Amino acid sequence: MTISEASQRCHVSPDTLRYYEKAGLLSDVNRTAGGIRDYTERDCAQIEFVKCMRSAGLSIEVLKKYFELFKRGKRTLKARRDLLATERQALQERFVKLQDTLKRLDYKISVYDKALKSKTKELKF
Amino acid sequence: MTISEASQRCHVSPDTLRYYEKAGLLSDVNRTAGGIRDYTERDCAQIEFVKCMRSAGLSIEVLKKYFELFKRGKRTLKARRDLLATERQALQERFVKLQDTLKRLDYKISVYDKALKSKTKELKF
DNA sequence: GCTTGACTTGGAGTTAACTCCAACTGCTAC
DNA sequence: GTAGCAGTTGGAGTTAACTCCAAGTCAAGC
Repeated sequence: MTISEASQRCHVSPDTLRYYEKAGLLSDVNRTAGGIRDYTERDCAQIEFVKCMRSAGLSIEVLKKYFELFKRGKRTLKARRDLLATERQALQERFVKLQDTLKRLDYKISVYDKALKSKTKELKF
Repeated sequence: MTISEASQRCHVSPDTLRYYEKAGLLSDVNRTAGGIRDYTERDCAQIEFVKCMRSAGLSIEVLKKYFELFKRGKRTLKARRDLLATERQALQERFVKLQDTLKRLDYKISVYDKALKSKTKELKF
């Protein structure tokens, strides 16, 4: 699979795929004889994983570290597990915070709806 | 309240407070005769609001727009409500996505825990 | 009246994560 | 064999959101 095919399939731009590879987030992408990248299904799965983690807020730096550990083989299983657990914890906190903010927004919107009905009040901000 | 007091109280750096003000996120902060900012309780509440929305991912741009509308008075109530509703919707989507990612991480960590117990397998990534 | 320390400003610098570009290479079709 | 297109590289440019800095001001204490 060429870079543009992988790009379309995973909804990640070719530039970003090359960027991720250089950053160490895509281990050892195959090349054709002519030097052109040839993505496998496994590469796509890894891209999906990276995309998912990135969208949740994990940094390039952390993912790079994860794949560095991965390359060092089975003896880094524990370290990788712990890295993921740490990130999971951080995510959990952001999740709870997001929930609070959603509630706050809901409340604020309800206040606006009341103000719009009564056509009288202005709010603090 | 001086800028450093407000800074400590709200856990936002003085530089960021000045930056927010310049960006239009803090409407009309009072000044002393000597030109020094004098924050009120209301300012602090607004800073808290901005902080909360920022941490949830609302952009400076969107908040700036919100406060611009606010300055234009009661006739923008509906527009402000709709702006908040739009942002709420986006947040909701990110929230659901985050939930999925958390589940995915939980699963991956459980796979690691199994691999660590059996001391045999390596994972795909 | 002078030092000190917190404040002011405009503007430059930083960081993360892309995104774009120019110059080059190498198949494929004609 | 050459036009055209998709791919390659290193490196420059962009964007958002701060963060830092230098040069200046002001009020308070000695």
